[in-house]
Amino acid sequence: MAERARTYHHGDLRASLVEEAAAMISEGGAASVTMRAIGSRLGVSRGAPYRHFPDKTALLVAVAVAGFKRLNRRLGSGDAGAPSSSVERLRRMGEQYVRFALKHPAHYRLMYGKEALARQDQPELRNAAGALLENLVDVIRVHQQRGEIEGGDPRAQAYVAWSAVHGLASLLIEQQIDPNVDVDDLIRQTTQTILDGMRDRSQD
Amino acid sequence: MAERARTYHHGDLRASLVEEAAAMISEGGAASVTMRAIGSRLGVSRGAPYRHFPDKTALLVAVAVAGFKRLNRRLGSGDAGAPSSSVERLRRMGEQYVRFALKHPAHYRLMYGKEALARQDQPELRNAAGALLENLVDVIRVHQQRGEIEGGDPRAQAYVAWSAVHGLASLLIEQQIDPNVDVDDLIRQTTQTILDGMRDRSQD
DNA sequence: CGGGGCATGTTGACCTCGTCAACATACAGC
DNA sequence: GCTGTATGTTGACGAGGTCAACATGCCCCG
Repeated sequence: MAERARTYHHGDLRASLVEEAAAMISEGGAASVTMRAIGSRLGVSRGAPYRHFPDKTALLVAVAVAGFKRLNRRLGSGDAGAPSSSVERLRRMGEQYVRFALKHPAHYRLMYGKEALARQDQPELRNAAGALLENLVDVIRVHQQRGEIEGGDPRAQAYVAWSAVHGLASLLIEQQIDPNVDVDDLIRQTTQTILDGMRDRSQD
Repeated sequence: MAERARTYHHGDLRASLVEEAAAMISEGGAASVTMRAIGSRLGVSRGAPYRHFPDKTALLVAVAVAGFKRLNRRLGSGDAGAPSSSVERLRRMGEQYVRFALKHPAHYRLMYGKEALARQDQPELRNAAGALLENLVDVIRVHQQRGEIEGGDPRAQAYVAWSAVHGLASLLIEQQIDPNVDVDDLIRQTTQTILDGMRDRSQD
């Protein structure tokens, strides 16, 4: 809605579609996202989106990719201003991760709901998620070198940490966790447990 | 397909529907499950299922519940024959959990895909998932009492452990993890990290 | 400066699907 | 055997994804 007159008729419909779809997902869940509805909200017909995306799946993939990029940015920004001393940085990343998921549950769900997205492999999506992992691996490597966490394959450790936060986010979003539990405490305890587990382990 | 002549025309259509739906999910993913298709495979019309379930969601909930029960049984059975000494039992539960998910990816996805299932709270589903948590809490409590893992709210620890295995299962299913990584190693490392983290922590 | 062509948008149509209502049927118990 | 209800069937409707034919506007080439 911000910029216009960039291209032909509508003015960057493609970007608007992604933006609007994301908004609709947040407002009414993935089920509310309809080619017809999204077109209508943007003042175009139901067929217009097909000039920019081959099908609905492609649009949703773009939305998911945007979500990953946003999440990545969030995790990166937590970096600045934070005391990168000790493993505090890692803990902070974990917290930001879960908080992002809680703030945009439907969007987060879409990002990881491969079923809804693609039968075939979507390289763009893979890359966006991959970037997330790379960042995590980098941070872990740094802390390994400082001796703050145990050595070993940083990628494997990244997977373990990612599993923990993603699992927690997922369970929270799907309301599998007793609402009486203090979410902040749970997030803290999860990240703490993982960090402790990574700190003093020796490979079997 | 096994038993018949239990009730009226078809002979326990309800159970057959759940069974067949589960089979279809495994074969062709959730998208392939159609009221028409499932009826057709069972030799009944598209309307027949509506005599047993108010809508498609209800059917899927039943399938998900069956999945939770199956998973629960699997986790429990790992108990028998296992050296319940030390935390080996917990580690084994974690492994079994992830293995179940990998064996029935689409079914597992459905179990946790609340969006696809219900707008309103489904008590049956909640209970089935809750039973899983209860079991985990019980086991953790036992090991706490033996001093094998740290004290503290066993429920919170259960959530942490559940998050880790669910997250790992989820990432594996959605193919977010490099296929070159040894899955068995990753499972082991994940459970091990969690257990280590739970062993020697003290509340902040 | 004018026209052609492509990028973009629109509309009509078709198919699949979930679901409801009206109708049909079979089994249970009297 | 008969009636009522549980069960199954069929026709219809509306929503939604998608394609093809058609319309439109913008850019660039001459």
